[in-house]
Amino acid sequence: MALSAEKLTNNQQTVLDLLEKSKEPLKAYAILYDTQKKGIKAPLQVYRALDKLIEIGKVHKIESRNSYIACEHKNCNSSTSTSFLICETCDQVSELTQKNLPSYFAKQSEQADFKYAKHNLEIYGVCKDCSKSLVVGGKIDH
Amino acid sequence: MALSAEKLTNNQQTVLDLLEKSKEPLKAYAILYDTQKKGIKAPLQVYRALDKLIEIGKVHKIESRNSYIACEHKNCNSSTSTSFLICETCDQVSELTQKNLPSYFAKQSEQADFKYAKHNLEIYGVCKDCSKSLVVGGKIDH
DNA sequence: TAAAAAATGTTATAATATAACATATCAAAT
DNA sequence: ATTTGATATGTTATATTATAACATTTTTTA
Repeated sequence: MALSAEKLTNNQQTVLDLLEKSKEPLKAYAILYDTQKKGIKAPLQVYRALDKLIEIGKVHKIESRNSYIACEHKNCNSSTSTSFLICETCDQVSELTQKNLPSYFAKQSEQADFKYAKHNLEIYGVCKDCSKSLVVGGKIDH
Repeated sequence: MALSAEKLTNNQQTVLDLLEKSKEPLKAYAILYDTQKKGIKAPLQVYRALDKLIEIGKVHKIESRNSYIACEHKNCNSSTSTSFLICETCDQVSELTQKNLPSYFAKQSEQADFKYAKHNLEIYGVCKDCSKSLVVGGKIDH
């Protein structure tokens, strides 16, 4: 069965729904807390759902933040490489959808005699919205 | 005082020495264990030394592995951006020294109206040595 | 040498993640 | 429809990674 056609179980759907509604990445224990009413009671239930969702590409982990985000792409089945833009001001995260990154990295790796398989890229900076309010307001509002 | 001229304290030097001798990235509690004989007794002593070493660019954290590696570059004072090649076969890690990565990422980010500040890149694949032994031996020796 | 800044030592605890195992559910192929 | 094998669940316990809080000491700077 193709990954993209895979039917989710209750726990998996519960976790995915929450992540898709969220504006920001969520941490595992935040997910646990927010899904108690849906019957998820233990960390393992969250981690197992996350593992599966990551495997089928519906969710990505942001390693440097220990947090999880729903994939923005329809029918994404790339569980492998990820590229994020992380705003240091508001903590919002978006995916960098650059199709040529893998081949670029493959080329860079090759120069070090390294065979590229996949990557995780986390770019930190200031997002559009925060950049705007910074100019308008004159200072960052934390 | 310039960061590169900074003199290290005992704990900091102990942790750095260990990391520089190591062929692979080390985890914090592995560092703790290996430095007991040098007088480091508690996790906080390790984490505090690591924090400082990271701040002055002598050590980098590999986020997806929760492990730490000494910087390969002489007089590195870049505590900001990091780029690693991580071998999935032998777990060895080397730094990708590509001076134009930041400007490349800045350009990519700009297309998403995102102001690049720094990045963390973790490329997974197979290193030169493992690639070789794979061909010669016919299979991976774990 | 006094004041300020940074580092230390120590105990406790927070935050993140997995082990182990018994049970249940689902999908495919008889 | 029923066995079978794979996958998911529920649960308790525990491992792993990291920080809080606070008293003390050392180092740096003025």
